[in-house]
Amino acid sequence: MDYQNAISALADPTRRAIVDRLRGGALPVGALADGLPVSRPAVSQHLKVLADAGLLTATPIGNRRLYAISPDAIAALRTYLDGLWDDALAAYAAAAHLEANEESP
Amino acid sequence: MDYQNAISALADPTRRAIVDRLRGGALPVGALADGLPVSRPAVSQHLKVLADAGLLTATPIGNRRLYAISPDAIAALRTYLDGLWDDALAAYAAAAHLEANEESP
DNA sequence: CTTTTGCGTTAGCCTTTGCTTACGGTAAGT
DNA sequence: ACTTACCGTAAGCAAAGGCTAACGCAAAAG
Repeated sequence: MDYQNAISALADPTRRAIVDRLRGGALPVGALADGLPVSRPAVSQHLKVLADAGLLTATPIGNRRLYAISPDAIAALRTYLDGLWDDALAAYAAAAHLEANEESP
Repeated sequence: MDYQNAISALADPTRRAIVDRLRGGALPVGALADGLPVSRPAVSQHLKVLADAGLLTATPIGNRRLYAISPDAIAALRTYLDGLWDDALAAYAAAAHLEANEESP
């Protein structure tokens, strides 16, 4: 589906660090900013990009907002990579087959 | 492994178009540049990025250079995404479990 | 009601990056 | 040997992207 935005979002190292921090479960913005080498507004901007890409979901809990990983976009990425993987292996096998035929005059 | 460079390389739309064109098999630079909306030197620069990321292999055949998809970097990307997928599902299940417990006073 | 906490948003700066133009270098064709 | 393909690289430029500082706003705390 929209794997293009997901892969662009995961290209930034800071955004990958944010996603890695959410692997254990949902976290508010302040807890995410602590430990990251950037300011809290920067984290907020990254969270917007990740949420727009479908990688994250935000649930307002009173004063704060809990961000969690959404499996949907990850599934789209895996589908794209699986197709790329299959085609790469097929092209690799075809090339090896051609090379083997060149040894027989 | 080196999945970080691979995901950064695939973030660019032109580079994804190049990889898609190589799904059927290896191609020289000129054939890749034809059909793409950028010039040949731009394609050459993208090929360098993709090759440095481990996504492509270059084999000189006489005057030209054949570029083909290398399955190795794709495997590293799939490993990363599989781990992310597992953690996302586990966190999702844990959150659902917590929510269910809040209905029992 | 006032203060504090927790976030999102904007403006502006600065670095990164993708593109083109121009050039150099090697292999094939004549 | 001379020309013609085919390709990589360097310089230079315009666009994109990430960061900080400053502001505004809603919910909790007092």
